[in-house]
Amino acid sequence: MELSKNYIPQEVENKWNTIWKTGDYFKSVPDEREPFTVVIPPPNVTGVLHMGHTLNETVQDILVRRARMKGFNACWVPGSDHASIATEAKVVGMLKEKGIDKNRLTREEFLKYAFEWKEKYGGIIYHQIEKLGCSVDWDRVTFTMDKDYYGAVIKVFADLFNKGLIYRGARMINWDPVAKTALSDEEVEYRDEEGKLYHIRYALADADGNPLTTPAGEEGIVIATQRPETIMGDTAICVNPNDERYASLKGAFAVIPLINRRIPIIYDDYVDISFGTGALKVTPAHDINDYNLGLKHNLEIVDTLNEDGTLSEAAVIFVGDDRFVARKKVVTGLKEKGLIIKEEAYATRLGYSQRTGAVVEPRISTQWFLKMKELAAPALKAVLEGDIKIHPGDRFLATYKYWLENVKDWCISRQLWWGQQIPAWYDQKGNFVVAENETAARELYTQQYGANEEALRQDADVLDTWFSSWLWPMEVFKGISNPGNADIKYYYPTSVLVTGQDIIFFWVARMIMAGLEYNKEKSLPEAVPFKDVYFTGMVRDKLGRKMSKQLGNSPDLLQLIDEYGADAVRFGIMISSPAGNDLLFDTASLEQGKFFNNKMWNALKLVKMWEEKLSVDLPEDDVFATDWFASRLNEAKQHVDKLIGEFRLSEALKVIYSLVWDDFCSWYLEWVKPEYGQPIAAAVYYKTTNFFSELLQLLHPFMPFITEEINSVLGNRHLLCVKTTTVEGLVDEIRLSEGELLKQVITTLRDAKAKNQLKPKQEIIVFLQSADSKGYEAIIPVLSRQVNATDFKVVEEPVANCLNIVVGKDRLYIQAETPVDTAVQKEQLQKDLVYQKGFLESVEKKLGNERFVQNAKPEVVEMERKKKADAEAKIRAIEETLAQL
RNA sequence: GGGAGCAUAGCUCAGUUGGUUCAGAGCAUCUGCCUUACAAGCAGAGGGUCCGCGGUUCGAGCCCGUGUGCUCCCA
Repeated sequence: MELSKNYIPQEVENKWNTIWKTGDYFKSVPDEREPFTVVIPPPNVTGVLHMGHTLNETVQDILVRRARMKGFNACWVPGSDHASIATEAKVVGMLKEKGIDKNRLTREEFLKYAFEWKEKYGGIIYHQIEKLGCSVDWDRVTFTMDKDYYGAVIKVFADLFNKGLIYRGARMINWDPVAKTALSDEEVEYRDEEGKLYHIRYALADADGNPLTTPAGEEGIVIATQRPETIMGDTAICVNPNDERYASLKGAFAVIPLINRRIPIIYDDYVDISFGTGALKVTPAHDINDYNLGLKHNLEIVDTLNEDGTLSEAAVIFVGDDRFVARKKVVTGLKEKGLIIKEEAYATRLGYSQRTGAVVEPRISTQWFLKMKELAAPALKAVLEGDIKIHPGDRFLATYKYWLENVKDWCISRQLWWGQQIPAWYDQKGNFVVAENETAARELYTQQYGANEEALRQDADVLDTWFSSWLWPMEVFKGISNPGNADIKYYYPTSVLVTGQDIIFFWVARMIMAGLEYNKEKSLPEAVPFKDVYFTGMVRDKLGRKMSKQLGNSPDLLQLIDEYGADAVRFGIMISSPAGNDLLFDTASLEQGKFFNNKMWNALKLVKMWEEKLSVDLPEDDVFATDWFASRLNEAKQHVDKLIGEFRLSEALKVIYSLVWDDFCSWYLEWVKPEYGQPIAAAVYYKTTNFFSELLQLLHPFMPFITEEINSVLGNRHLLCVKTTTVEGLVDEIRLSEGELLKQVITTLRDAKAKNQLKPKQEIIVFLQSADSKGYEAIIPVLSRQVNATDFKVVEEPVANCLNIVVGKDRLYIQAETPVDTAVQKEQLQKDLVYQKGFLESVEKKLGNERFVQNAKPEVVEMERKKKADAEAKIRAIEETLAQL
């Protein structure tokens, strides 16, 4: 077969994707093997994979492929979630472009459009997952709006309601005026902003409406606010009872400017005397603290906002204006009347909707809530007691703990259509029942209210998307909709969850709650949804900025795969991704991956060339190289196994990279490479292809395509993706240290040649003067070839007219035809000498310290003694050589 | 305001029980090579008060305290 000059990933990757898929290699069904289960953190169905996903999916694939190769029944479930707010916004936008107004559609019509949209764009992420090489079980694709899944969410809602954990009530919630829905606390992102604090004067009046002045003789009372447009919603002015400035205003009233509505002055030590003017306007409908104050003092609630963020009739003025427009108009109006006393810059924090980017408004609203306290306690316990282990380390433990200990009730209803419709049915009086379906609801209603149920209508709202995805590890195996089935029994608990640290509350904590709530009959280790959680860092651009659509700094995954190949993308993102740390994404690392591909491809070409000139008769007369590499390989395999077990994937990849490039390609292949045109001993050849195959097995989880391809070209019948491997193997320490010595001597001799203007190919004779020349015996044949030595002799005395070199304690003499330049050698040797003497000094100082000799472990002291002896020997060798020059 | 993390070569980062000179890798830089596996390469080289200060210890890049500078999470 003719192999291309360089590796071309595109067709290779497509080929293997097809083979893997048609061969059903990643399909998993329960059997007698131990399972290794991973559920994908479901990306948004209409989104695309960004670099954060790419990192996540790559990590998961590495773990899954590795487990599969270790003999586990590996099952990786793919899927996506319906992302209610984001998707609904997109669908509404799409309809708008077509000239269709959502409000004129029925719910059913809208959902039809939404499902069409999902069908059209939902495939993109699956295509990307496949292109990336993810070994998922495509028969298990799950979507959070699938029929069974939908039913499971409804079932859980009804169940939690019946358990008294879900309730309905009017509360201050976060309102997204663009999506026109409530949000949970977690869906609001706060940003520091430069705001303005307006000092506004309200007139004062007594109970009869007569004007009043403050004790200081001022007309009216001055409050400070950042949101002048909310004054129309004020229902009180609150001052601190200990504030002497306002002590005489008991029973008095303030008059809201512009609309002239009278509101009471109330007293509460909640108000900070030193802040602003010490007088606080109270707007219970639009501020959480004011709301609580309002509850305490029985204040009226005046809601001046419509659901789209415009002012409502209750505001009296500027009705229909957006709140930010109204703010300007209110300020202008107040200025005209001279009621703005002061404007000052003020640093504040504004909440934004995570999904639409709109400024979130605090608003009183009737919503559904899930009580969190009871669910949080076991979820905390599971992590604290180690039934779920968080990686890396316990870095996120404190965060997790804090959230669970301070968790507030979860607002789970959303004023949207795209999602699971809340299974509550109301009569005209507002009585309601919760049941899994309408029929059951009607029965229940009759039972409870004994009345006719014809006028029941279902709650129009849907549930938060996270209220569906928190069931993910169970319901992908139908654990809720069909409890106790064979799959859930076999695959649950899942093995490891890989996800970004940014959704620790949204998702991870809640999945743990759900898992524990619905596996109560099991012991804790069997009830948890996963045994390990691996948090990846955030992917940033090379300037350290978070990747975002706004900045446009997130590269297109398919384009990257096109340019570099999926293996190179996987390599690039993994090599720069230490566990849990953020990583700066730079295509330079993808390039490194591409070069790595090419390196292996060329090694393959070399080995295939040898195959054409095999000599069965030729004995393997020098077993050093093959023995050494066998040990080196086994050593690395064990190292990699340990690292992956500790989730240190980046380090594991580095070990493999260096093993392949340096040890295998740069050293081993050169050591066994026959002279140009000469045949290779068959024994060496087969050992080499075996080594190569084992390297590919080791690397396969990280770079599945090229390894599969090379494995196949090497003539292996088995597919790597389902090849089972072990890490057992002999590690011969002596061979390993001989190998290190060999590398060191080769490098030193090459360097000496280069520094002395000897061409690398120039033939030389090498003499060795060493106290331990036996240590060289095994490596002499390889060494001689690598430095082009026609002869290698052991001597007892210095040899004249040679290049003089010191390697460790040993002296080497190079005899060549070119005259020697002693100055160069002297310079090098002097440098070494200074270094060695400095070293010796530090060792001697240590050994001269009595407390060191007394306190340090004996083996450490022994080591220092050896270092001293070594250094002395080295210095002696250098000095003798210098003396001779 | 509360909490967490980071600071090591020009850049991005490794460095897990404190003990070989431990100061490393990749990229970048410099030198020499188009040597039939690979110029997407080969052979070499240079480069660092391990953020400042203090402490523990015979011994600190590593442990403790503190200061500074970044990043993130929560109020």
